[in-house]
Amino acid sequence: MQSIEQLIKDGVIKALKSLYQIEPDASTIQINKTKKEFIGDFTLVVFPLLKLSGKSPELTANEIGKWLVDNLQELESYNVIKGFLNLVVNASYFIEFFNQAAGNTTFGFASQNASSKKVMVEYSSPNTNKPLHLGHIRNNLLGFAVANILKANGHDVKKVNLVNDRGIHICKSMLAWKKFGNGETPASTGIKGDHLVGDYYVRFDKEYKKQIAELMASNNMNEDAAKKEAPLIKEAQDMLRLWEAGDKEVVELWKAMNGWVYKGFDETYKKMGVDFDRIYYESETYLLGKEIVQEGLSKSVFFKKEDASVWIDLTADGLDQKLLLRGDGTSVYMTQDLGTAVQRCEEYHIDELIYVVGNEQNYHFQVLSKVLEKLGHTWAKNLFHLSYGMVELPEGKMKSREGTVVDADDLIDGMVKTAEDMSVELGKLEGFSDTEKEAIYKAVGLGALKYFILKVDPKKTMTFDPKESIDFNGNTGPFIQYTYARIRSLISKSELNNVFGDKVSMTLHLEQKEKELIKIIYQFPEVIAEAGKDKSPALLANYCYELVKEYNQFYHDFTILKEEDAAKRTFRIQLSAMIADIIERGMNLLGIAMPQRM
RNA sequence: GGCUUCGUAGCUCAACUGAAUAGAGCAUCUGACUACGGAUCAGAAGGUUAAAGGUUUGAAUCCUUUCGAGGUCACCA
Repeated sequence: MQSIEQLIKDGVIKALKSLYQIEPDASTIQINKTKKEFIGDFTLVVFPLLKLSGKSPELTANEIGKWLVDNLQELESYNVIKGFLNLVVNASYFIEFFNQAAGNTTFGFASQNASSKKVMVEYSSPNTNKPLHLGHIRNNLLGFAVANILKANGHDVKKVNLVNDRGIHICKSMLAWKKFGNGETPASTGIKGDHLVGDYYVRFDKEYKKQIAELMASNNMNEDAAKKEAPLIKEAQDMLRLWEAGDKEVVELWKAMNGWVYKGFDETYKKMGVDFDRIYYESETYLLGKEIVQEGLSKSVFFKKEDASVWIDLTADGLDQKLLLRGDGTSVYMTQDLGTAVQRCEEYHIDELIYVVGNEQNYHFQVLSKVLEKLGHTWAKNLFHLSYGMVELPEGKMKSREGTVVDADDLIDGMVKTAEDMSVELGKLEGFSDTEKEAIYKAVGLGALKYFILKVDPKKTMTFDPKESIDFNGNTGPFIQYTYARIRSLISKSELNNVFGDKVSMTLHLEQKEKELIKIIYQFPEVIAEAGKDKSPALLANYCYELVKEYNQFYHDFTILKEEDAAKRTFRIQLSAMIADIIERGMNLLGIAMPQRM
C-alpha cells in the first residue's frame, strides 16, 4: 500500500502540470498533517507554489484542491483557509489500511533489506573503580533503546560495552584496599562487589586529601606540589607501573577486585534490563592504535615534539593541538579510540559506529573523527557520537554537597519500593500472587524511571523527578502501562477468541475519534523510521503517550463492550487491541515492560 | 578568555524539513459519575518562546549581537 502522503504529493505534481503547465521541484511540495482545529487529514502548504501559479494563495489552493478531489479517488473533499489546502481522505482508505495493519505483528517494523546497515552501538562504558550512577542510567537506557529502534528499522545491530578497567584510578582503590582494609571481600561483608570497591576508592580520596593537607601545613607546600608529593599517589603510580610490567601480585589483585565489580555490574545491568552482545576491556585494547600513530607520522599528518610525544595540529580546523602518544611511548585515551575505531570499521566492516557518551566528551569525538578523516579514512563520517546531557535531581536534594552522585542501585530499588507503597496504599493489587505483585512493582518502578528519562531529548540537560515520574496521570510510564493493562482486560472480557478474525466492513461509518486513532496508528512506521534516523527514543516515547491520551478520550466517549451494533463493537475492540499492540511494541523498544494486568 | 551546547506557562517537557491561534502533563481553580478498571474524564486560567536587530509571504526554529546557565580547553579515561 502506497503511503497516502506520497499519493497526494504525486497528485499535486500532476495537478500543477495540468493546471499551469509546469514541472515543480518535488521539494517545494509540502504535505503536513492537518492541525486538529481544522477540518481535514492532510494539508498542502501552497505558499511555495505561488511563484509557479502566478495567482493568489486562495485561488491556487482552490484550483489544486478541485483538481485533486476530481482525480484522486482517495480524497473526499477539500477546504481552503488562507494559504492552506486541507484535504479530507476517504474513510474507506483508512478502513482498508486498518484491515491490513490489524493483527500484523510486524507492522511498523522493517526486516533486513538492501538498505540495512551493520551498526555497532557502544554504550555504558563504566570505570571499574566505582558503582554505576544516575548518569550511567541515562547512558544505558539510551544505548539499549537506540539499538532496539535500529533493529526495528532492519539494521544488523551489535551492542557493545567498553569497560575501562585499567589506569591510575583503578590502582587507587586497589591500594586503599591493601593498606586500609582487612582483606574484606563481597562474600565476607555481604556488600555488592562494585560498591565495596567504590568504598575503597572513596577511602583513598579521603586519605589522600588528608596527606595533602598535612604536607601543605607542615612543609609549607602549595596545593599542586602537595598533590604530586603525597606518598599515597606515589604508591598508586608505582602500582600502575607494576601492573603494566605484569607484576604477578598486582595483576592477581586487579583480577580479583575487577571480578567483584563485574559481578556487581551484571546485577545492575540485569536489574535495568540492558545487555550486550560483546564486552571489550580497555586492558585489551589500550595498546591498539600505536601503529596508527606511526602511520600518521610517516604520512606527516602527525608530528613529534622534542620529548618524542606525538601530536596532531588541528588549529586550521578550529580545534587545538592534540596529544596522541606520550613521550615514553605509552598510549592515551585517543590512541586507544583510534585503534578500536579502525579495528571495528575495517576488520568487521561496520557501516556505522555509534558511541553513547556524555556531552562532556563532545570535543574528544570531534577530534577523533577529524584525525581519522585526516588519515584518509573515508568511513570517518560513519562515526556518530550520541551525546547526552547531564541528569539532575530537583533542588539537588538527593545530591550530597560533596557532589556524590546518586547510586544506580539505590535509585532503582527506591523506584520499585515507591511503586509498591503506592499500590499497597490504593489496594489495587489485592488478589494477585506475591510473585505477580513483585513483577508489577518492578515493571512500574522501572517503567517510570525509563520512560521519564527516555522521553526527553537526549542532548538536553534534564531533571529527573522520581515523584513526578511515577505518577499514574500525565506523560509517564505508569500511565501508559495502566491504560495498556485496561485494554488487555477489556479484550479478555470481550470473549472474542480471535480478535482480528473478522475484517472491518468497508462501509462502516467512522466516527471522528475513531478516524483520529487510525490516523495515529498510521504514523507508527514513520515514527519508528524517524526515531531510527535521529537516534532519538524520545520521539517514540512521546508518540506512545499521544496514542494513549487519544485512546483515553475515545474510551471515555464511546461504549465498547456494551455497544449494541455487533459490527461496531467488534471494530472498537479491534481498534483497542491494535492500539495495545502498538503501545506494547513501542514501549518494548524502549526497554519498558508492559504488564498484562496490574 | 577561545570553542561549544542550551535558554519555551509557576514546575517537568513537546513542537518532524521554517507554516495556521506555540502544545501536553503536574500544580491551581471549576465541574461530571452506581463506573465496559475512578490509578477516570471535561473545562478554566496560565506565554512578548531570555533580549534586541536581520533574512522571509511566514521564525521558538535560520543569521548577527547582548545577557544568563552548562560543558570543554590534561602526557585522566
